[in-house]
Amino acid sequence: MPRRRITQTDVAAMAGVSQATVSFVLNGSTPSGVRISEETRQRVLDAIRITGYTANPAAQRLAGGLAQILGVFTYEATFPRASRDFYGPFLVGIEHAAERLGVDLLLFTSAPVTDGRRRLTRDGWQRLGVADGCLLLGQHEHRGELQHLLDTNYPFVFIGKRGSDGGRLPYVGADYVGGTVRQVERLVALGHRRIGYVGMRGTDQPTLDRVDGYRSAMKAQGLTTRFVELDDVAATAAEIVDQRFTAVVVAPENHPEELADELERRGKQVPDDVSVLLLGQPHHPRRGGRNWSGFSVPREEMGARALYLLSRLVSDDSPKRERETGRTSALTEAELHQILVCPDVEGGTAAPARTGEPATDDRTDPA
Amino acid sequence: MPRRRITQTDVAAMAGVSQATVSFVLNGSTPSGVRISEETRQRVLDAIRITGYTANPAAQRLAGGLAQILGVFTYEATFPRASRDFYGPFLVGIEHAAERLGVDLLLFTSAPVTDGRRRLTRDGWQRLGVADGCLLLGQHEHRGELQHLLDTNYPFVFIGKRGSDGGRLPYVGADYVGGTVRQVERLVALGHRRIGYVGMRGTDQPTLDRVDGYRSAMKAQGLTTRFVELDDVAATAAEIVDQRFTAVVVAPENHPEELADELERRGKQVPDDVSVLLLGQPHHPRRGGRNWSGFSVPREEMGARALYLLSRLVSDDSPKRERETGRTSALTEAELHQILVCPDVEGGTAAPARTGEPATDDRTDPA
DNA sequence: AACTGCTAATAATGCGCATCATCAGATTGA
DNA sequence: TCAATCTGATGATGCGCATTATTAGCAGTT
Repeated sequence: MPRRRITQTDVAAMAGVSQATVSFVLNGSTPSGVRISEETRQRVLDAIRITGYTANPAAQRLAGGLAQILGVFTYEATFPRASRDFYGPFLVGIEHAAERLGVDLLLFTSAPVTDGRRRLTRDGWQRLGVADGCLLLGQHEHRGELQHLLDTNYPFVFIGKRGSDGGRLPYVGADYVGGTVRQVERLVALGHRRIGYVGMRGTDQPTLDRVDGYRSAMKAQGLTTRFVELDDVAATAAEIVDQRFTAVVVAPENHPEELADELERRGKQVPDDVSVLLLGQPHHPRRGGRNWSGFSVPREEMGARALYLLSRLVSDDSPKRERETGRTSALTEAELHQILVCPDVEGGTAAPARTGEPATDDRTDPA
Repeated sequence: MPRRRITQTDVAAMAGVSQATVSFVLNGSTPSGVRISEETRQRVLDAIRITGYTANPAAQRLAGGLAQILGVFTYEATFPRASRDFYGPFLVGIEHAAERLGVDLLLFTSAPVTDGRRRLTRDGWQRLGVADGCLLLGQHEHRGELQHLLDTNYPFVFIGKRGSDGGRLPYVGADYVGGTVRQVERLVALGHRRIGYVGMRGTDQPTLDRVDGYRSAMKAQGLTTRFVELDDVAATAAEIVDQRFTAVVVAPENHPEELADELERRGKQVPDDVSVLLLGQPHHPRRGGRNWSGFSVPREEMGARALYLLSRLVSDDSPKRERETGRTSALTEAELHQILVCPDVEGGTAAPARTGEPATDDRTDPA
């Protein structure tokens, strides 16, 4: 027979107090000037210890409290494998942080997936309610949903920088701009001048930032920017050869493995003839694949930092906290909008430019 | 300002009915002979569509209903990486199933980890309550906790075969016995006779089953069983050479990569001199590692099947269902205790035995 | 003795939902 | 015509907790 769970009332009975008293003891602070004597407190705590009482998160949540549950919403479908490889590391970081925070994680796998992309509809939306707050992961476009998030004052944190509206959206992003700038600088230091950018156009933040970084770094070096944006690997390789690039920076979603193969098939060795720097980790790591040079996005750390931030937001937003401090949020701009450094990766796909190259023809007029 | 969520009461008001009616419409069946006319039903459904109402899982759960949330409890700490590599595929399968079931997943990351192993204490226990049921993953030893599970009649499913007590515990396991038997048979078919078993002793089910499979297969072939159980890779390699094995079956936690290296360092090529069959996937896949022959554990499928089973258990155990059918569980033995086939893997570490080997000296007396 | 001012606690309420017991009205039976 | 039956719904209750409003007890004042 289903033995009933132990409730605050049980504890209260054992301690000879009322249920409310137990609740007060558990929540430490006393909202409206209620005071509990030290003696009673101890009696209650003992009863809790003896009975092994633990709060029912559902009830806590329903009564407006915190359930110590944080949600994770992934916009992209977690399947197929491809995106899994990409999102996995974030989850690892998130999970790690959750362990340390003593919090459970709710994965919103129930939301309907349309066109390989999960929607946060009104439906899905309400389900978030069980969690105290929520992490948002992946590209996201629906303004309406965002507005709803803000309206309801539900705590959330984006993983990935948010450009537009960024001011109002807490996020933990990666410094794609800086990382890309450094890659260009590395190549220049190796003597390269004809440095191309390989990557599809897109309005997603990482792409914007990479292009931005490439542009400004090239400009700072007085070099001409040249973009290759073909969605066909073979054509891209051909273009690289045609343009006589001695080096390229490549966004990782552009099948770098296949691209390098294609280049070598055309007689250009990587890195001897063409250096290739990757602007992030390869999306589909291949067994026995190349050891790419470039930078890496600290995905695990991003996940962890995001969860820590969310946790802080949650406690700040809780009614209790608001009552105590009188302000809604005590978080600084630097905490709300974090940009993590993308460390350089020393792989085997970067080499000095061939000497004797006609390097000068690529300088823009310094005037 | 936090716009209030839409509740059943809101829907009821719009449809001009009572909250209870809404609840009845939503839950389809009518517990105690309550009937709703088709017309009213439609009116309520329309109101739901218009308002975008979705149930609050916390409230549902508190009121004794189902929240469409299934829990996942991992006994082993999900960190460090090592175990992550191992448990990852299960989670992938689980997530996939969750998507298809339209269910959210609650990861119990809050339970305290002691000695790298998570405990399901009384505390952790109560937290399970938010979920309608729970998946249990990993080695598990605490009888007390198990008993509690059974006592409270909380729906759960183990991932991994349960030997002792298996009769009362629903699980989805892998056929390690059969897989191992087939590996021995493969080796015999390739002409091998001196076939060793490499693996540490242990009381965990996979180990027991592998040993079991090896024993019975060898016996069936009339061959002598020989075990190598050293926790040192070098010593193991030495033993393999000393014993003049022409083939070994190896449990994957025994660092097969290093073992093979060590063998080749001693002049024994894999598979030319020694065939090595892996009894499961390598636990720490190495970049550019060997392409192992052996069998693979269908981890993703196990995860998915386990979640489906749990889902069925949950609906069977629900009060509603019990009322309707009069019996507690309609599940058959075959559904409750699933053993999935471990498909053979054709890798590159198995080869025919060298001809001219003194194969006969290994036959046990057929009398 | 009546009043104020405290401290320490309790009773009562509501969160959103499932469910049981109840009820109003329509239909049927005799 | 009045009870018996059936149909279609509603009111009330409780799940376990947080929180507000209220009260009991007591010391110190006037």
